[in-house]
Amino acid sequence: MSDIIDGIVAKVQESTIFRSRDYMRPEYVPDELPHREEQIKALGNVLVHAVKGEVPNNLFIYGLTGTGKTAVTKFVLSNLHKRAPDKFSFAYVNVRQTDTPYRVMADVIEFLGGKVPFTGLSTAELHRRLQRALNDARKVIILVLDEVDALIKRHGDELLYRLTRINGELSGSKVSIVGITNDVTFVDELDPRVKSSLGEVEQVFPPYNAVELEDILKRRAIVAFKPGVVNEDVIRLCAALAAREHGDARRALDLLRVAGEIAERQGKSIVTADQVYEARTEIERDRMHDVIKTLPFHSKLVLLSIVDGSRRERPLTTGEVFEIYRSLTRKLGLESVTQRRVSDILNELDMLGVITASVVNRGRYGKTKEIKLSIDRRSIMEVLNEDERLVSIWS
DNA sequence: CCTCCACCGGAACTTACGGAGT
DNA sequence: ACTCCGTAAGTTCCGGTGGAGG
Repeated sequence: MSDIIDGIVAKVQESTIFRSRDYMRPEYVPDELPHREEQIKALGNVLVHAVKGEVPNNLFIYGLTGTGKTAVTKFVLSNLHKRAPDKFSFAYVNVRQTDTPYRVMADVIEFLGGKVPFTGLSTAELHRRLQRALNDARKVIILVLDEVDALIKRHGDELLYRLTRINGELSGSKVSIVGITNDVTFVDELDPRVKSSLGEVEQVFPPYNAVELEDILKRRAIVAFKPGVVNEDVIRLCAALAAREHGDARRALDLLRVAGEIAERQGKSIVTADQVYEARTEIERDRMHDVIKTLPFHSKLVLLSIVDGSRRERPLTTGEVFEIYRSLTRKLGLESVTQRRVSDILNELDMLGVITASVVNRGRYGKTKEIKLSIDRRSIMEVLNEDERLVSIWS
C-alpha cells in the first residue's frame, strides 16, 4: 500500500520541471522587487521614522491588483523592522478576508498577542480591548489595512475614522495607518476627515508593462524551474497575456506556474506555449469551480434556473428566472426566497462573473435585467451536480 | 408628450445562531 | 439563567425609472 505513496513522493522529488515550486507561489515575497524601486524608496522615506521610534505619516496606496502593493509594503516594513525590532511593530490585515469591523479589530489584537473570541463581544468592548492592546505594546505600531475598499463599501468608514483618531486616546503607543486599495474611486466616498488624515501621503503603483513582467518572470523562473525547462518565448507569452489584463504580475506568475504543473503532469520535460494556453483555461475553470461550489444553496438554485431557462436562445429576464426558480423550489418542497432577494442573488452572480446581467429598458414592457450565462452550461452543471440536495430534481 | 410596465435598488427590520459576560 | 452582541441570510416596504406605445 505504502509503495503507492512512495511512488508519488519519488515523482515529486524527481520533478523534471521544477527546482523549487515555492518561488512561484503568490504569497512568496522575493528579496528583490524589480521595477518598483521608486515605490520602495517612497514608502521607505515615509516609514523610516518608525525606526527612530517616531510615528510615520499615515499612508495611502493605490494600484490595480498584482502591481506589487502588498509585496512592496511587506518588503519595506519587514526590512525596516529588522533594523529596529524594539522600536516598532506592524500588523498586516487583509480586509477582504476579514471584512467586518469586528474581525479587523480582532485580527489586530491577535497580531499584538491578545486573545479575542470569534464572536460575542460588542464592537465597543472590542474597541476598548484594542486600545488596551495597542497601549500595552508601548511602541510605534504600523497598521496595514490591505484592500480597505472592501470594508468601506460594506460597513462605512466608521472604523477607519476611529482608527485615525485613536492616537488621541493612547498614551503608551502611537499608531500609523497604511491603507491599500485597488479601487481608486473609493476615496471620494470617504468622510473628508478620514480622507485628509489617511491620505497624508499617497503613493500610486502603476501597472507593469509587458517588458517589466517579462523581466520579473525571468528572474523567478531561474530559481523556480530547472535549467532549460522554460525558454524566453514561453515567458514572453505569459508576460504578454498578463499585460493584456492590466499588467497583473500575480496573474503572470500563476500562468507560468500552472503551465509548469501541466507540463509535469503530462510528463513533458519542457514547457511550451501549449501548456501556457491550457494553464489559462485551467485557472479560469478552477476559479469558477470554487465560486460555484461555495455558493449558498438558493444561489445555486437560481443559477440552475438560469441554466435551465437559457436553453432557449434569448436572454432571460429577472421575472422569468424567478418563475423557474419558484417551480424548482416547489418541486423540492422548499420555501422560496422573494423576488427582491433573487434580484440581489443575480447581482452577486454577475459580480462573480458566472452570468452577465445588464439592465435594459423595454419601454412599455418595463425595466428589467437581461441575463445570460457567461460560462459553458455543461461545466456549471458538473459542479451543481456535486450538491446532493439538487439530485432529486432530475426526474 | 405623457403613461405606465416590470422591474431596480436603498433601507430598515427580522430570524436563527454561536458565543460572552455577569 | 439571563441578557447582550455581531453575522448571515432573508423579508418588507417603497420610492424610482427609461422608453415603447398610445
